[in-house]
Amino acid sequence: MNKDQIESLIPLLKEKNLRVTPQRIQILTTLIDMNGHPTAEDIQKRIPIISLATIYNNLKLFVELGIINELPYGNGLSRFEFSQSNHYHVICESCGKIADINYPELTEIEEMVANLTGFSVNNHNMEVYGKCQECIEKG
Amino acid sequence: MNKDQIESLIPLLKEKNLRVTPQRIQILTTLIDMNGHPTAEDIQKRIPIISLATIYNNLKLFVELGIINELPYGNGLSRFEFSQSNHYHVICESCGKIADINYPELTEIEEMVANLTGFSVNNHNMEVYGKCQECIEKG
DNA sequence: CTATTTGCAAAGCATTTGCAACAGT
DNA sequence: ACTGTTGCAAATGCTTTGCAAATAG
Repeated sequence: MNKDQIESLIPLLKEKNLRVTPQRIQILTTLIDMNGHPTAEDIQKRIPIISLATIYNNLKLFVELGIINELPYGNGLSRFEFSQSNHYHVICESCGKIADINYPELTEIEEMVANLTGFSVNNHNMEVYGKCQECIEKG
Repeated sequence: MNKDQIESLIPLLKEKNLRVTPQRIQILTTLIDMNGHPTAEDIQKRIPIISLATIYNNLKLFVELGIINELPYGNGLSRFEFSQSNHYHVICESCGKIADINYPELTEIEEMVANLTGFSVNNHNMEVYGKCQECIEKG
């Protein structure tokens, strides 16, 4: 995801009678600039002009629109990333940082689970837990 | 995990100067009786004599002792289960219910991720998302 | 007898909401 | 103009904590 691609999201907003406000553009741009998995607070530190309520409300909106994903793992703070398929996450148990893993998707498990449990299956996630290099160095 | 096995946990408590109170026994027994993945509130509905604070405090304690696991997925409510390895979860996106999946553990991914990311890896989880039979029937 | 535990009420923290002022389109 | 959006302050909902009274060992 890069800055030009934000423009491709504008029609999506207009289609639903949602407005293209400077706050929305800044939140998406900041998400790109931080190119990781920031919390709502992380984003607000970068753009303190925008109220936390607006950041939360818009993150929630973007999740509903499918533009971004919410990652509720860890210590009660959600983290956000642009939607993309085919990747899993490693989570640092010390600092909560999340990194992407490129690993071939385990597609076969979904059908397996549907047969085994009677659930209708939509998707799946995997998270690997450990300690990031920074936290290892800090002890 | 069955009721007799609760007794095997008692020495673990005594070892750490923790007391075997009726509340602790009842919370563990209730977790067994519900044999699923209840929330703190679910447990309290079954044993309303015990205060929610005590339930939360003891669940937290049991997690620290490694007796149970906390499953923080979904909408801000944690669910709890007895510790056991080699299983993943299916989660109903409508009602939040969690069920176990028996699926061979994907051990190889942990080493892969350690090499790929520089994290020291401790463990991993997988959750499959969908709709449970009950919720499918309800529409 | 002594240190731990209970349970109430209050605090904490991330997130959401009500509402009046504001701003896209 | 019309309707969606912002942002403050207050509310919410889950979880934790302070502290006095109760209790396990």
